[in-house]
Amino acid sequence: MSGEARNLFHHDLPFHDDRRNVGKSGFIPFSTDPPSMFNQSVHGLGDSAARDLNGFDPSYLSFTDCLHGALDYSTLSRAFDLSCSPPDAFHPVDDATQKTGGMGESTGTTDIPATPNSSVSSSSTEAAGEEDSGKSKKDRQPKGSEDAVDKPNKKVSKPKKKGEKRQREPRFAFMTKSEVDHLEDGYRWRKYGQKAVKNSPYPRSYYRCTSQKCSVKKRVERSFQDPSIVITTYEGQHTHQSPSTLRGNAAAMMAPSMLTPPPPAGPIFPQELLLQLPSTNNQAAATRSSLYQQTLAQQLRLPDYGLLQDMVPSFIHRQLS
DNA sequence: CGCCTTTGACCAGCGC
DNA sequence: GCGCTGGTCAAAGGCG
Repeated sequence: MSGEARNLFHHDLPFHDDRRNVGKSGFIPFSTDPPSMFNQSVHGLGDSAARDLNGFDPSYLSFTDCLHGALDYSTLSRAFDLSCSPPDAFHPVDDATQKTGGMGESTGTTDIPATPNSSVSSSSTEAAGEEDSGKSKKDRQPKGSEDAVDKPNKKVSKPKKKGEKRQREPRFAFMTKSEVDHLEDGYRWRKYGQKAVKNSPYPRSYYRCTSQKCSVKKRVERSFQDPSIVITTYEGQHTHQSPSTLRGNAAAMMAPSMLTPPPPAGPIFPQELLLQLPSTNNQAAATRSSLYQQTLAQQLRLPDYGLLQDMVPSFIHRQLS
């Protein structure tokens, strides 16, 4: 996979400039293969840039794909029907594209290409058909039961049917400027693994939502390009409410900013994550939120927040209620 | 005592 | 077919 040109939802790392304003947490949502609508308005991250993200697997869900996953297609389609038809905006990626492989190859480029690679990319959603590709792990079943039986060693080697790869949940990744690796997002996570990342001095941590029926996972790693940046990848959608969140509270925190649209429903959405960041005071949170949205709007070249708001309100409100 | 982190090992997919 | 790498498991230990 290395070579294919992939485009990340590149935002020119706005936090560099806004750092002092944003504080320690600036969110830079990105993902690969944004829908066509975004391809046209957002800087694409070149292949090398993609690799710069620690070889971060680019085959993630795009911003909108994420939404797609969390909400119903029709709603989103409508929401994004600004310049393209839904079908264009949301298309699954084929397996080949997904393979992420590029992970590791970091090549040398260390600078984020200033050249916006606007080449577009196909939208990728691992969810869709993918499967995993990259590595679809085996479909391990709940261990313990039968597995233990003949398993010499711990691992369960479950003969999984061939051809039947396990389906991967949609993934959504974004970068955060933070001093801490594991950002508080309102959900409880259990770390289940950590691996060294090739070509990066920083390890990647694997977390799983502690809620029983929730299979959401997330990977957290630090960019070796800029250690202050934490790359977080969410996989799947929470099937429950955030234990600590209270949308109401979150909304209240945003009060200071009239321009700020209400947070989307899941913590998967960076906007909400931002809202849920631990903060010393609500004002700060509100400020960061506002800044983030502003940045987002700018990145998307949206006319104004109003548009952004128009794009998300229907489902946001629905979830809030 | 329960939950979480750490960590070494295992497994599967992919490239060569 | 082999080796590499990402992802996951699960035992052991730590902490509140």
